[in-house]
Amino acid sequence: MSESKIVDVARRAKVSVATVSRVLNRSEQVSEKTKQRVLKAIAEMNYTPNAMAKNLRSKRTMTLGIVVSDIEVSYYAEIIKGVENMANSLDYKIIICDAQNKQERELEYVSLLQNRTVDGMIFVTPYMTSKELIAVAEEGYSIAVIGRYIEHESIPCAFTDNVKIAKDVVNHLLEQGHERIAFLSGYADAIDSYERLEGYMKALRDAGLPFIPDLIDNGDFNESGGFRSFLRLREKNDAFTAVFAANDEMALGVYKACRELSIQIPSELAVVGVDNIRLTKYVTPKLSTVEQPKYTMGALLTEKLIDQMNHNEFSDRRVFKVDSKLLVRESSSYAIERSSNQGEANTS
Amino acid sequence: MSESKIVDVARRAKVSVATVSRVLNRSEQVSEKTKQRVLKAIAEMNYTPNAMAKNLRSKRTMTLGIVVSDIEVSYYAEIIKGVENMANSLDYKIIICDAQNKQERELEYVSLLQNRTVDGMIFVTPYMTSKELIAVAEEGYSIAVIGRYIEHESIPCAFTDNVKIAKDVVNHLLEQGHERIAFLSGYADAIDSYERLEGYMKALRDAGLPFIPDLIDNGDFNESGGFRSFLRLREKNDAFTAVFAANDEMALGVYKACRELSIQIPSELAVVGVDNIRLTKYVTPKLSTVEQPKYTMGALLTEKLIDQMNHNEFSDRRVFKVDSKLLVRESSSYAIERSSNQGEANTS
DNA sequence: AAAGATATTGTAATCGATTCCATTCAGTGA
DNA sequence: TCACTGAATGGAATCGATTACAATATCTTT
Repeated sequence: MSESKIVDVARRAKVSVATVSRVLNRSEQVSEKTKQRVLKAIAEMNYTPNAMAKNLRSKRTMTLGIVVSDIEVSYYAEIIKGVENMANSLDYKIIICDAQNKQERELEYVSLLQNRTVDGMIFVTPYMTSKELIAVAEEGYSIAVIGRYIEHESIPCAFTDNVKIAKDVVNHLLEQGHERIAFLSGYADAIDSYERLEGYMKALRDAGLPFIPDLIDNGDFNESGGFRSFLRLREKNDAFTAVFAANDEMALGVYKACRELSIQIPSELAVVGVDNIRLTKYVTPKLSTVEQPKYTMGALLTEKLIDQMNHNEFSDRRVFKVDSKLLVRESSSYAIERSSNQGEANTS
Repeated sequence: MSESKIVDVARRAKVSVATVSRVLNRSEQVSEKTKQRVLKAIAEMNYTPNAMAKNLRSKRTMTLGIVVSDIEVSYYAEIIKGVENMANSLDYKIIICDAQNKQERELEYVSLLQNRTVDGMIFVTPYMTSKELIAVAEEGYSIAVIGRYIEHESIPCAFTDNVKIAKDVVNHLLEQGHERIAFLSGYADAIDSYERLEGYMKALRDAGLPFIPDLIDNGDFNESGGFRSFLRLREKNDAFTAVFAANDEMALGVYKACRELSIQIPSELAVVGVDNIRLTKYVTPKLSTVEQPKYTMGALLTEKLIDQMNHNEFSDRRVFKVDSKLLVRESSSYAIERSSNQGEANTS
């Protein structure tokens, strides 16, 4: 047990506690020979400073919180990885807060900030409103947001352009000859859903195609929600030839439904998702999707947040609009599907 | 900003700090009317107790650490989820420690215990030796281990019987008519690898089959390692008709190699993995594997660890040997593969 | 109504570090 | 040798809570 405290070290090295503290923190202020003496005592006693006492005095915990709506979803897992690595390299630890898909739990974690358990917090949650997030920041807490733009000078944010994502997807499907494209949205009140719907509508309008409300349904960003949503969609209007799912998980739900209904992808139905989670490359046919630099957003924003916390002033650059990239794979391209299948079967 | 401290509340409610502290912690000891007065003051000032001060005084942080070798691997993600949920329900937070597949980083996290950043730690790491883990416990720190048996009264551990897992898999393959079964191990010095190899050898011996060293190779528990390992195996001895991979990730590496070499699974080669990660159900053909109750192990052990920390005595039950279950799917059963494929194509 | 028991409240020490301010020490120039 | 300067060191307050102990108020009981 690391029982020894700073006074024990001081006693052993025959110096005051102040001196021990100095060699630990600002060793340039102490003479070489006492410094060696103290270091020796520290080593002999196997002393490590008590982090709790340190925190109390310095008013910092060197810990960050990250709130995600479900750790198991690999979209979040990759962001966490980015956050964790950057945080560690800057000597911070991270506490993960899993809202477990329950909207109300997201805000609960703000208490970690209030009682000083963490120095700052990163929110990766589609449900909390901008207003709620801004309110937290205005109480004086350091927060950052991944996944959307926030109109507030003290909140760093990183996000991709959801409207562009949706337009890219829809344009791609139009190019493939699809004219009746269904949109499988996430929760209706999630910001991502809203913006992607907007892009979907814009792209249709630009192409001179009508907007048909029956071609839209709301899932819940999960596979099972996508499954149910797709079935509802078919009941309302089964004339569509392509589905744009607001994320990959829901697209997988569509896959499942198609398997049960014996609908061939992509020959009978094209499917495109968003996020480029790992699974997309393993399913058959491989799922077309949109890549977002998840790891990078996590790392970038963590660096920014820590920087801002430590300098206590808002940096010039706080808004990071990162690039997304459409990845056309087998699920939305009949040509690709056929040649690729052959390739996989015959290449040695 | 939650600037107010306990003295401010005391002043406002016209009581002493001790009284305020009492209504916060042991409210039965204070009269109803002063209690109400204090509560009112707390609410009016929006006071929250400073966790750092609390920690220092109580010598507890209500935080647990969990060390895994890679958060992105879904095997760990599910364990984390179990740990996190149980921890939260007992008012603990968890700090995740990602060793990022670097063996030397695992032990570094022990410093979190030494400096009292966490009250206890859960290790889910195949690389650290039992000796190292026991040494940590004997310094007086609370730890628990998932994934293997530890011979030490103060360390709760949960694990599946690796020997049994391997025997189940090999017996299953023998039943399918395979006689030359390759074993794709993980890191040679990981405990899991060692135990599974043992089970593999035992099952062969029991069946009266020879043990052929050329049918064994070491991967690294990752997909890419499985890929390379499989190619090496083929160079050494390509007469095998089945592969038992020490985990699913490596089995996926085998899939990849087979695709490149145009080897049909399962007709030309049967493949079985271990862990039942989510991906196994999405690949074609679906991967046979062994289910381990990951979430349950995480939750169970967390509960045990916290209980032990708080009662400061070792509980009667600290060793949890949980059941594993062989899941035969398409990759190791030609019959199942054919009917299942037909099923997927035709069922409505 | 007094004495003793019990319930309520307050004072002050404590947790283990950091750091301001004061003091001591060594070195320099006159 | 003395006064002065800057460097090195020490003493003690401080961070914000909890809690042992002491003091006071309230309630029983006779």
